[in-house]
Amino acid sequence: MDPHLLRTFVAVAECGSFSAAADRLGYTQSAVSQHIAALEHDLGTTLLRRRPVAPTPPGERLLDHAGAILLRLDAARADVHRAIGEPPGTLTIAASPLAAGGGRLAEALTAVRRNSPGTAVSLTVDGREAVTHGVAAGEFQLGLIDGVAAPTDPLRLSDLGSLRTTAVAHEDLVVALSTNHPLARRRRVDLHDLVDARWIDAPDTAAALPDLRAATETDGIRAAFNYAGTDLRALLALIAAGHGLAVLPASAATSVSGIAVVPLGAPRLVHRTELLHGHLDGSRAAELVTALTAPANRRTD
Amino acid sequence: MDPHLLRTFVAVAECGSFSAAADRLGYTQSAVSQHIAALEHDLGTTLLRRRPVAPTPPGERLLDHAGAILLRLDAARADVHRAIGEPPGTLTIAASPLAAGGGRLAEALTAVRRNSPGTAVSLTVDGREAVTHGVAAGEFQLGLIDGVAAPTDPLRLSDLGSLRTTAVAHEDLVVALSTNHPLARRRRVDLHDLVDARWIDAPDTAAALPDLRAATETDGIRAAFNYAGTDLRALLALIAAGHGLAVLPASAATSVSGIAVVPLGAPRLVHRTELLHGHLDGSRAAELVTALTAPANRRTD
DNA sequence: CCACGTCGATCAGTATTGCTTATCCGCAGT
DNA sequence: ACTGCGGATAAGCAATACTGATCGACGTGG
Repeated sequence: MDPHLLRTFVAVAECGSFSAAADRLGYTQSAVSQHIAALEHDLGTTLLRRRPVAPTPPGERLLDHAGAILLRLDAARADVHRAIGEPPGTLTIAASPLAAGGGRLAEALTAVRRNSPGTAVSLTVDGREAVTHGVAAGEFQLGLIDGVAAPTDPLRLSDLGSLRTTAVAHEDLVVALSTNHPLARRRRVDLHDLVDARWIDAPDTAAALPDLRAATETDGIRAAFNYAGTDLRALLALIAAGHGLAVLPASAATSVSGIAVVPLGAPRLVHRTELLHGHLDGSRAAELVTALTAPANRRTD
Repeated sequence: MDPHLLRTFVAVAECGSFSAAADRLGYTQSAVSQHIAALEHDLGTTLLRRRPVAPTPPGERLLDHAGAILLRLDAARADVHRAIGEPPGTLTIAASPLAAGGGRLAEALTAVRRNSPGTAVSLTVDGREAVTHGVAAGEFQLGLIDGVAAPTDPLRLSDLGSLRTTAVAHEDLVVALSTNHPLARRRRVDLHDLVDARWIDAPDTAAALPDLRAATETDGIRAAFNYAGTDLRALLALIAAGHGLAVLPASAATSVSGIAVVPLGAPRLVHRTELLHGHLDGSRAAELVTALTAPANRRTD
């Protein structure tokens, strides 16, 4: 089970075609065919049904593992390189918009720079998926991701290979809607009041709809409008213009003109931001972790 | 980063010698030397200091990942084989002694066999480390492990590669000691009363001492007697004979002659047993999971 | 202080592997 | 039936991955 073989296997499964995978990987179609044949011979099963190309049940099993293995391989390489290449005074962070924008990260970074003046910081803001993937692959030392969940549950995170998570902050949720929306003057709104409402699906800048669905066990939460960016102001503009509503952490939507904010009642959910990291002993990242998780300034509303 | 190279790398790191690793792996010393050279060239660093052989800092980083990657590779292979080889009516379970002995597992298994009469069951009882490793490597479909932790914390588990955990039961803890121990007539005992007591370190059949240390943040919990088996009765005999004391879940030690049982006071800890599994959709293992986690008969004392 | 033994590095030689190009074969659409 | 598409197969060649032999450095005992 050479990683190269696994790599072409997932490529083929994703492309749904041997030749397309060959193109993507810079091989010839013949090589790809031989790779798959080798894998199937090694494991003693057929992994892909041909024409059309689709994984067999054992192939599905392998796919589950293959991605994680390749990711971890990348993480290992990145970790080793970091152990030598980088001077220890470097800090590479990725964060989802709602995790980065709260101000806590900025404060914690000033704490770090005060303690360790020479620190070089690189901050990337991107979608939740990209952040976890980047941290898992070792591209970033630290990740900050946000999401909604029941108060006792942790975030539902995909493929954290070797990663650890620690809670950083949690906050109440509100429904953000246009000021002339019928619900705008309510004291509170329950989530099932919003089934069949006009949702904006903004997976990176608001509560992700699948999380809300999971919490309510309804699948009536559907969106006709999709916002794919990572800029919160653009989403707020859409909401103010009446294109739909979204669920946000309270601090993200208050006192924005044209936006009304209504606390979310049942079910009880919180906006939670968690820290994602691999190994970080001795690095400057450890300082940031303590600054972020220091209970003194943890927000507990 | 060929897995073969990683494999010999961890072998060399464990053996502390190129030639010994070569013996273990069935290679020549020359081959091992070339493997390490190839890895070091690929990663651009020296990974091992020679004479004596010890990992450099980047080597340590790599070691952290290498074991997990190889484990996961095994798990992938085992998973694929299970998807074809085994008839779906097979169930292979591993459990730590205190997780298997409680009777809940036996009850759940009768439920499964009643629902699905033809099920073939294989149960292995072994230490916690062996159980998690075996499940991670795909050797078992399901693992049941126990441990102690604060009521809100999950168990501190090592290297779960792709594994998911679900809580199965929790139970109060007691101190088990000989009936003529000075503390035997106490109504309750706090853990710091037991610092510098005569502990029996029985990592697989009682609360593991590192867990207790972690909970109390004292390191005064030291044992002069080590019991390495997985048979609870042998440990109880040692305790009854006055060789020392141990912390056990309440049900494991009550009404055993020669043993006094005193509830554990502060800090508040529970004995928790958790289920460990990889992918199990459609398999007979899924039935057992629901039988074990059915809230109807969950023990909540 | 020197000789020797141990252990890793290196070299040369060889069998195997892993690509490529070229060709073949089964299936779908017309 | 023809043809185009997509995967399988064959042959050849370059790079790889071992083995066995040798070298060189270090540590040890006389």
